[in-house]
Amino acid sequence: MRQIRNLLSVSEKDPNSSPRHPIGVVSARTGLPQDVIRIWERRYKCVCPPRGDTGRRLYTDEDVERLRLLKKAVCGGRRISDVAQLETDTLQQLVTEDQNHVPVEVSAPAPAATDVPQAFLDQAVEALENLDRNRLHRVLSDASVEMSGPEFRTELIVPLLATIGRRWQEGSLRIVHEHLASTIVRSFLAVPRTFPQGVHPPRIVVTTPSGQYHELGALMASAVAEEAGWDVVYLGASLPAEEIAAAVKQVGARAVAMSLCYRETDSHALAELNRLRHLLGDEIPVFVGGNATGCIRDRLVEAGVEVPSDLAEFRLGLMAVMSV
Amino acid sequence: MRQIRNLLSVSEKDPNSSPRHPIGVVSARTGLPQDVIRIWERRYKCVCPPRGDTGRRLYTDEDVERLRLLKKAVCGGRRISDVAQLETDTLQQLVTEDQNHVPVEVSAPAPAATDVPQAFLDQAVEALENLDRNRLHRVLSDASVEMSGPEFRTELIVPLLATIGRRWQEGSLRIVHEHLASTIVRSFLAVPRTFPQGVHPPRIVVTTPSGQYHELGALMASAVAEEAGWDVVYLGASLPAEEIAAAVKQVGARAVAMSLCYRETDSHALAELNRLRHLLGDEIPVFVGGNATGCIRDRLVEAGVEVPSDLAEFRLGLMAVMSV
DNA sequence: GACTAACTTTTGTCTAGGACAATTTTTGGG
DNA sequence: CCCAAAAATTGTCCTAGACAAAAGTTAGTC
Repeated sequence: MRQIRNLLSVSEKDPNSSPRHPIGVVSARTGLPQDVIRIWERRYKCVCPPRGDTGRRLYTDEDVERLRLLKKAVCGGRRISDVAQLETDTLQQLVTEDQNHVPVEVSAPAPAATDVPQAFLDQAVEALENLDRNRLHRVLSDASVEMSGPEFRTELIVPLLATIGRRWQEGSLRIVHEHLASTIVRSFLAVPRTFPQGVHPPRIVVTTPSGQYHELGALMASAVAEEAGWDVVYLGASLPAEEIAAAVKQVGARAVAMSLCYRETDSHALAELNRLRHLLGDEIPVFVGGNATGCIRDRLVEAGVEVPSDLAEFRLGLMAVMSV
Repeated sequence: MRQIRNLLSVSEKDPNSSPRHPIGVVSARTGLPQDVIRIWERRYKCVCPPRGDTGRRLYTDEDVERLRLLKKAVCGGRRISDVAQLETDTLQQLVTEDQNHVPVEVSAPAPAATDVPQAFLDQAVEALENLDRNRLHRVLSDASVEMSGPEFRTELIVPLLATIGRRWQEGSLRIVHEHLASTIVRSFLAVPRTFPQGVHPPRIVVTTPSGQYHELGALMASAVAEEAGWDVVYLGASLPAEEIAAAVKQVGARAVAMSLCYRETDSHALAELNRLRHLLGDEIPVFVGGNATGCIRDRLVEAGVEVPSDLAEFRLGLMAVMSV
């Protein structure tokens, strides 16, 4: 109760001054460890929040925003010492620019292709922008009827997810959009396909490592794997290595696919992948894709996982495994 | 690269001794802040890991497990000072016992009801235990045909989710099971229902607060809300207050439902709910349910959200809002 | 006896600055 | 030009103490 009163007090009592947050909240909101926030202040003076009565740092929303930008800049490959002192505006520009130069993973949608998928894509994006769940579902549903299965997956679902990912990074779509899209797209991929009697396609487990909460990449991998004729077991996001290994064993999967988003948790994700590699033995290939892989490609390869550079390569990798 | 070698070194070089982890890894695996791990050691000596050459703590897997148990005990309402010194075995017993005494939120499945739902339920649980995605999907699909809509949701989906939740807490189901079930159940709830022309049922946004990753409760809420005639916009887990508020505004929702699992992040979740309350204005009721609500009921109420004590009460609350 | 206010204990968060591990970049030699 | 050693950069971990927040207790009042 005291806590609540306290948390609200600033904005209630003094709506003019921006609310001030302790370092714990800032850490939670930015995803930066508290230590890092302090050391950045000590070394680079990138944000110097005023202190409360007892010497505690009190951050404004602007500080939080600035730290978010700094984090993005660092994730984008900049050095903290280079960007720490920049004006927030400059920083914003820099980050936006960096993100627009990230190579998009998807095989670029053929420029002058048939317009049918594009039309559905546009409609789907528009429905998503309006958070119109029913319309989005209807568009996808119509498309899945009108288009062939492979076309539906590679020409609509994959580009749709890629678009969402790009626009989310740009900031022109919010997290809700991503969540809603994940939910709906999931439901289209979750329907098990019926295989002709006697045919037992190889199974693949698709998920993301513990700590990685974004599903877009994993959903794309699912679509591609289905497309390549695999029986996909999609397990959602953020699973510890042990869980993945247990699932692989239990369902008799012949491969694993995972997606890494951002470099945020490089070392954690790497450690998880190493553990997974260890737990699985040498039989089961692990495919890793996503935004984050570029910068740590070498280390991933060294860890013994496959790192296809785009979805087409992923598809080839799958087919190679399948034919063994 | 050095990092990788280092991370693997122990288990590679010396497979006999259990691998030893730095405090960061332990924090990530247990979800306890580093500060808390250290202060528990300093004050209560609950785990006293040996130190490396440079004085750094190195934890074994057993230490991690013990800390997990301690955390569970504390979440269950025990005081750390009371349990810190217990033997690990005793601790395990205590935790299991505590969890079995948690009031199950669901209106207990009528003991001697018709056996049809029970049969489906058993089949579904069995399919889930085997991680047999296709069979689980088939069972639910069959059930949705054979049973009426309301029956399907309240007699099968809700008890199924409740069972999974209970067994997950007990430890007899793993996280993968929970993930797989969420994925599949989601796909059944995601299909938008068609309403008779001219009828515009009120919308409700269902999700969990940022930091709360378990979907089971939110899925149950979805089922109940659909059942009560609402148009459900399900947004998955872990959304910040701002996102939820934006979604509510954009889709014109008349209510919000969220689920809290565990007390892990009490204060964070509370703060989020307060922010949400603030952002939404006074028009939109917010329903909060789940395991975690018991202990902080008063503070939740004070924060201005509705806290139905079970799903039946939630249903009543929805109907009250609807008829306004 | 019930209710509230004030005090006490328990628990977790935050601070400081220094040590050092992990990673990247620079420098120098073959 | 390439490889290895050295240097710079960056993040993690350490101690110990102060104090904020929450839970529990006691005392005082109606």
